[in-house]
Amino acid sequence: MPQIALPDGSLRELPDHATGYDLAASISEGLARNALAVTVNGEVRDLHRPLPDGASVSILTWNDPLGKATYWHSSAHLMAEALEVLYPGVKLAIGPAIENGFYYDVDLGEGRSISSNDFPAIEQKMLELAKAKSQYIRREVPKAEAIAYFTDKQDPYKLELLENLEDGQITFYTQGNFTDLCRGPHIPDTGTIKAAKLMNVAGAFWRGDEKNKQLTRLYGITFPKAKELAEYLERLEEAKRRDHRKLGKELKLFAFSERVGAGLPLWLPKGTALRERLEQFLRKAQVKAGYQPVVTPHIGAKELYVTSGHYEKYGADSFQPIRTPNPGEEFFLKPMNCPHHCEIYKTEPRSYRDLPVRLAEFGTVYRYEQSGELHGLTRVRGFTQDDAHIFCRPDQVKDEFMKVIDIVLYVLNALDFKDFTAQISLRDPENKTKYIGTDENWAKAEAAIQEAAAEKGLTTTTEYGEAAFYGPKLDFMVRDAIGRRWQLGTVQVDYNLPIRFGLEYTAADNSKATPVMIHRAPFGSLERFVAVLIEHCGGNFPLWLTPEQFIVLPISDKYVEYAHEVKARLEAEDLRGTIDARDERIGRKIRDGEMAKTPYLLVVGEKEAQDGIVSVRKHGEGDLGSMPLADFIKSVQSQLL
RNA sequence: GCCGUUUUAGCUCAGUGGUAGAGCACUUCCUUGGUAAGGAAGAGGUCAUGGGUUCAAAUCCCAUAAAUGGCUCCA
Repeated sequence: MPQIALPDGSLRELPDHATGYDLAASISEGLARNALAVTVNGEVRDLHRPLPDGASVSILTWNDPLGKATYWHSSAHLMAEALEVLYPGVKLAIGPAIENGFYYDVDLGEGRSISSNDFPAIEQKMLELAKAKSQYIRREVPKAEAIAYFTDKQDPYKLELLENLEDGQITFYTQGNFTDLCRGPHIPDTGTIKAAKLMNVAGAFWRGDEKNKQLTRLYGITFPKAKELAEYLERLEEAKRRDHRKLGKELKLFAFSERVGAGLPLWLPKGTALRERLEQFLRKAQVKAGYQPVVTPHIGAKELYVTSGHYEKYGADSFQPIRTPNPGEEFFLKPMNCPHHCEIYKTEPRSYRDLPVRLAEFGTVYRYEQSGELHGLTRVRGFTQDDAHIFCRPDQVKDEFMKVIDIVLYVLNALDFKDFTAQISLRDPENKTKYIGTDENWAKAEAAIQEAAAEKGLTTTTEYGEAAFYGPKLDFMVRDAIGRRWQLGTVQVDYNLPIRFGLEYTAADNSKATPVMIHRAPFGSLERFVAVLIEHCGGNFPLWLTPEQFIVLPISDKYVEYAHEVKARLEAEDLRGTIDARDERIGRKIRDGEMAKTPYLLVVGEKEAQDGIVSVRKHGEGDLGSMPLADFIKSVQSQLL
């Protein structure tokens, strides 16, 4: 009689060989119906495998992230089955579940391709196959048999995957007429897959290596109910409406010009207003936190980057040097500000008493990103970092790190970013040659980050191999409207650059010591931050940040004069806005003002001019009625505090 | 950089191997109005760029550029 522990701590006795399904059925009929898989001691397993005695088990349904992942993984198999029917001879590579749905990488063979026009047929075939309620049957297979199977099927990708697997680890899953090499687990049967949609088709390299053959990657998503698919598609539509590229154009924030060059944004007046307000906001916080603003040029001599090591690492793949009439003289557009700041540090001898030195600069940098990588304002070739470098003693690293985390949290909080995660990026322990610096320094830096993050109570994930080549880092990731995760704020420890630049300070015992450098940028870059902010608030910026806080709308040209009076009064109170003096009816002016997402529309006509009042309309709330101008000012100012 | 898709008026987009279209925006005129589009007229286009096929190309083919969805990358 196996005894099973449930998540709530309770114990349950089940008959011998009882499965996850039996467990679910012993709890309730509904749970048995909805169960997709189980976790056994934390490991996801098929619902119909016997449970080991003493295991702690939780039952996964569609509402569990792991349940969804299992469901979508099984859906990938279903799509593969459909593809084998519709495209005989198709070769299958890998097909995992992803955050929203799943994909399968396939090799259709020479001369065949799939376009979105083909999706409906595939979706239909999937649903047709799903209706058969085929069970996903797990079978352990000896390696020799597995090799024979895929040799017979002429599937080179599966054979390659098999090379790394040993007897005892190889399992096949079969549903209907489809068998795949797969670790599993899977849902019980295809019957729960009621809605299927192929989302898009893209190229992907076999095993992610661009030297390998490019496969066709088909993205899809499935749901247990058609309604959920409809809701999902609606969410995607909403995301499109919030896309910063669309809103940036509509709200006249920024633009691109082919003539200027790909990935080089032009900030329009309104976008600039927004951006400068963000800069002021952070500048103020930084001065309070002991940062000293500095300014450095946009270019630097080649030698600067040879010293920093960036020339060797990125020189060939970036913007090429600027030459001068002087033979052999070369300058580079600066791809980062740190080397310049190192030189500022070196302008005077530093004592341990002077540290930390915190140099801050909104520094515009240029990086030649791959053309296929450019994306709106989130990935550009010229951008401004809210950069600062902290030079400190080794014993100050953790403390400084925590202070930086405070600033980042202050920024995210001020802009109402709640859904962020902190990612600690460490060195790939398997491949240390990618990085520069000693093992000892890496270990110290990695420990400092982890401790500081832990003491600040951050929820973190840790990624190995994601560190910068000179040091580990802590990145703050925020989701955009379409659910993509973007890195915004970043904090990076660097034990390397100070050595390369020969930075030093005089320690208490009069010896020379090397300072530690911390790179940090709470926004990351103004460009990316504004992009994510646009999507985050759907273009409805906080009042303190929005380019135009009000528009005064005179009912007719008779009241334009009063409109100017109102505007002057508001500007005297540091509020900003314009007058819509067009020869249009009030309904039209309101419509345009609302579409521009202006927070306050102030309608003024005969009544208002007579009594010195304004009729206030608030974006998203509608007409608030009229009030004395002084009251309006007070109410707005109370929101700005 | 690689694979797919796209590129027509300032914007959003129709369109066909045979002389270029709409709505909005813009200009002018009428209208002086009260909480999400008042009316009329006008102007505006190397159909991304360069080649090719064709009697004829914005349309078909090739190359390039940019945008876009992915992949790889991201100091």
